[in-house]
Amino acid sequence: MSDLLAKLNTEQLQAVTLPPQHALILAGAGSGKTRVLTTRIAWLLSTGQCDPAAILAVTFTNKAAKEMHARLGALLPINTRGMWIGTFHGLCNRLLRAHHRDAGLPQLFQILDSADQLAAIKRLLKALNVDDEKFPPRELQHFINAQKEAGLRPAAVDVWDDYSRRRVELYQEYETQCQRESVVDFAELLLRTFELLERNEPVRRHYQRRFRHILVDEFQDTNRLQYRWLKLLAGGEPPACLFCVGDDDQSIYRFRGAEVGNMRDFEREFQVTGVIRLEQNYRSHGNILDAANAIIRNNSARLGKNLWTEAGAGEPIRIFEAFSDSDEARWVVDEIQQLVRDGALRADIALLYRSNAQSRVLEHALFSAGIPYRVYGGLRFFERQEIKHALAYLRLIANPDDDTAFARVVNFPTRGIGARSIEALQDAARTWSTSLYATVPHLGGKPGTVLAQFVRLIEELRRETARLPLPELVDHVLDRSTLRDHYKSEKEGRERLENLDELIAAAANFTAEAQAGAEALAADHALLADFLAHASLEAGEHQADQGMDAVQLMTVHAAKGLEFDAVFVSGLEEGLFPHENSILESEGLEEERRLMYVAVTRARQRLYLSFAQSRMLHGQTRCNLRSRFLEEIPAPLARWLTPPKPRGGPGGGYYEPPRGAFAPRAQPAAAQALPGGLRVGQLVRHARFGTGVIIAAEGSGSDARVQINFGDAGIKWLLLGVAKLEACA
DNA sequence: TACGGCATGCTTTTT
DNA sequence: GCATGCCGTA
Repeated sequence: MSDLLAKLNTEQLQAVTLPPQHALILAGAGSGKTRVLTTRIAWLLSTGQCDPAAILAVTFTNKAAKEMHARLGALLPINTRGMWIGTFHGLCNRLLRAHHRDAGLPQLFQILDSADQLAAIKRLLKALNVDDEKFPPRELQHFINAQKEAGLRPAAVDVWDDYSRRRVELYQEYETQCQRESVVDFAELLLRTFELLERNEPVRRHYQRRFRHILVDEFQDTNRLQYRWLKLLAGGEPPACLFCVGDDDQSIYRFRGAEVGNMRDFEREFQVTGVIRLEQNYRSHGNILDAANAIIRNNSARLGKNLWTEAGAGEPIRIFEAFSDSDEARWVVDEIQQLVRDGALRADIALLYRSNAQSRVLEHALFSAGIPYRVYGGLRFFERQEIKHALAYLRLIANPDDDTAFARVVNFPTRGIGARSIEALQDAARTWSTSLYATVPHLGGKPGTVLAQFVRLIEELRRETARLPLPELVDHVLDRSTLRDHYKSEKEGRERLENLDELIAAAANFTAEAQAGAEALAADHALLADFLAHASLEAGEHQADQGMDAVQLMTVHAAKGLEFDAVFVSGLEEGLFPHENSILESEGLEEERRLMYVAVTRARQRLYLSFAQSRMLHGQTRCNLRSRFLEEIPAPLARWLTPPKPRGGPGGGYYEPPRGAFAPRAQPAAAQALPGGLRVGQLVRHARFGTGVIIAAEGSGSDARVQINFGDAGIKWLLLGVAKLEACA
């Protein structure tokens, strides 16, 4: 035990050994947050203050949950069974399965991931003949999820006009559809569990009594409902101790409903007195931390924190100005080659960007130079088309009322069931109020129809697989559904076939782990239902060749929680980073700044920041001002690899490229001065549209046009000869 | 029913 | 620039 505590600094020690009380730990980037959480649990257990079963640890990602498990396993000799460690959604799933009756759900309910949910909404709109121009499915999805996160069922949502009334009706219809199909979306997992705990006193009491210590990771990312969920669970008599760890400066998921305000509310509502700040950073050199501190200081409404390190100042931050996005990419490649020549591991180098679209140019340059790289993000295993199709068959076996799954594979591989027949089926299903699957027998009653054959196929599958072990079950379904044959005959099907085999392997893996957990298999296909839940809740690792020494490419969001020896942050331009959609409101801008803070604090030793004068974006060349975040870095911390010029100065002229390699092929159009003394990046006023920023220019003479972002009034192309533009200071 | 051609429209995305 | 989505034709 004393070894355990010996490695901690004063604040960490203080946090780990806090007496049973509510606690808020402000854990800066690289300050040993995970260590504090796991050591806290280990300390509680090894000092006999509580039993493993009294511990509930909540994380946001499966990865974090797994890591916590692994670290605890290493820390503690005793087994950690009985402890509940998982994601909010995973824990809710567990609770709802255990109390499905009380929650009003069948035991084998299915979980919809975001894509499934969207598909279900589209299907609903079609069935109800709703104009999807008026109610775009994505917006409706967002609306529904926002209501659920606010804890509001349709009856509780305010309406004020026809539109809002109709929207709530659709929310209600969606709910009805989900209930009929026995499916539950991500937000529903949380809300349903919340309501279960709130309304069912015995169940609530049981868990309130059981969980004495609730520990929350990444608390700044909790949404409103998750906060209330925690509050409810911890609110027993006597209350449980809530130990929340987070960093308000790293809250970058506001757009998804995360509420940094939860930290303040927690402090107030739970009367947390001694907030503990972990400010000593074990990751980065001083210059990097000083830059991060300087940047984040520009945000208001912070809980306040300043990172420091015992490591030296280290190297200056390197800043590079490129002519274009491709020049920037070539420079990055050049620097990477230099780093590798100097002995760096490619896997310790990260290339970060604000949005995924930026990866293409970088990938191209890396590929041309023959540098191995790995892109994070994109499709994950369980999100692949072929896997989704296979899962849909499996879902129909477990739950024939799952209309999303039905619609997905009823004609895949094609068996001559067209849109017509599906529409007729959907209409019939509506009148009968039954699932698509259950409607088929009602339809005309001809057993020979292709639809009836499809239903028979599923039924046979269910019978044939009832006693099969999960991997064989999957294998069998792949054959009988002819999915495998389909991809065998497809030109590009090789990889898909491999993925289908991988699905069998995943099933085998899952079975092995479930058996190790010795979970009783009550019903036929119970393990299948668990496997399907697992597939929805954990989309699988991002595609990546493990173990290869490759440069890591990812968005800044994806980089949160990771660290690298050398980090490149590219595209530091106004409109890109900070993103133009966030620039106009201060809340948005502050989130962008936190994103920048996250990006900077990923670096251990070396940080490169770059921007380009011109960049291809949305199919057109744009010229952006360099990011304001660069200006927020104190000059002594940085070394410009290109001569710094006044920001947004009048072109400034070109300088000689340092190594001759980056000579611009063509002058970026908008670097030239425009008629009337205007330039790209300049703030202008227009009589009708108000104030805007010039973001691009093209043409000359009487054809000269400029593109202006007027914020609320949108982005417009205006002819300089026609539009009256007034330059603002 | 299936595929090809054109128009459209774009952040970030733990679950 | 690219991917998605809708519509028209074989």
